[in-house]
Amino acid sequence: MFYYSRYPSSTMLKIYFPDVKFNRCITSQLIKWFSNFREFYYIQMEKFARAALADGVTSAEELTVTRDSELFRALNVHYNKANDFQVPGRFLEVAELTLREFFCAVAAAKDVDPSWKKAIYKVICKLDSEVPESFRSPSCLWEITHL
DNA sequence: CCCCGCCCTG
DNA sequence: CAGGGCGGGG
Repeated sequence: MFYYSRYPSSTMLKIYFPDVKFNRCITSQLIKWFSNFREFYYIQMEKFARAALADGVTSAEELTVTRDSELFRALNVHYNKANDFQVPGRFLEVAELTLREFFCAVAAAKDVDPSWKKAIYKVICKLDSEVPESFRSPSCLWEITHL
């Protein structure tokens, strides 16, 4: 689901996990999961952006994210270990955009500001896509794929 | 107050 | 990932 939405609202989460009886703890736990997902995501982005800069890349346009990219593999082993489903192309676009945002920010030395990532977060949070209907209820999806 | 996102830590 | 703390927003 993270491949579609990096910032799902609590109501979204409840919609896509109908087989879960939510309470304060369960809800905040799921919220926490996505927060952790985002942290890993952004950390990878910053790491690869700085690496590109160190490697002499001068333009953000030189940076791309494909299914063959090291960055993509790093993310995929983290979110999609079993590699059991096709990552949407839109995610690659968002990832590439994020990578370039970090690259430009670091290249412009904006990272001197302690809160320089805030501006990037504000951009990325607007790039969420709609989650496919088939993602509702993991248990049902499991039945479909295993029967 | 509660909810939510981020930071930091383990 | 989970916990705890912090800050912003409703």
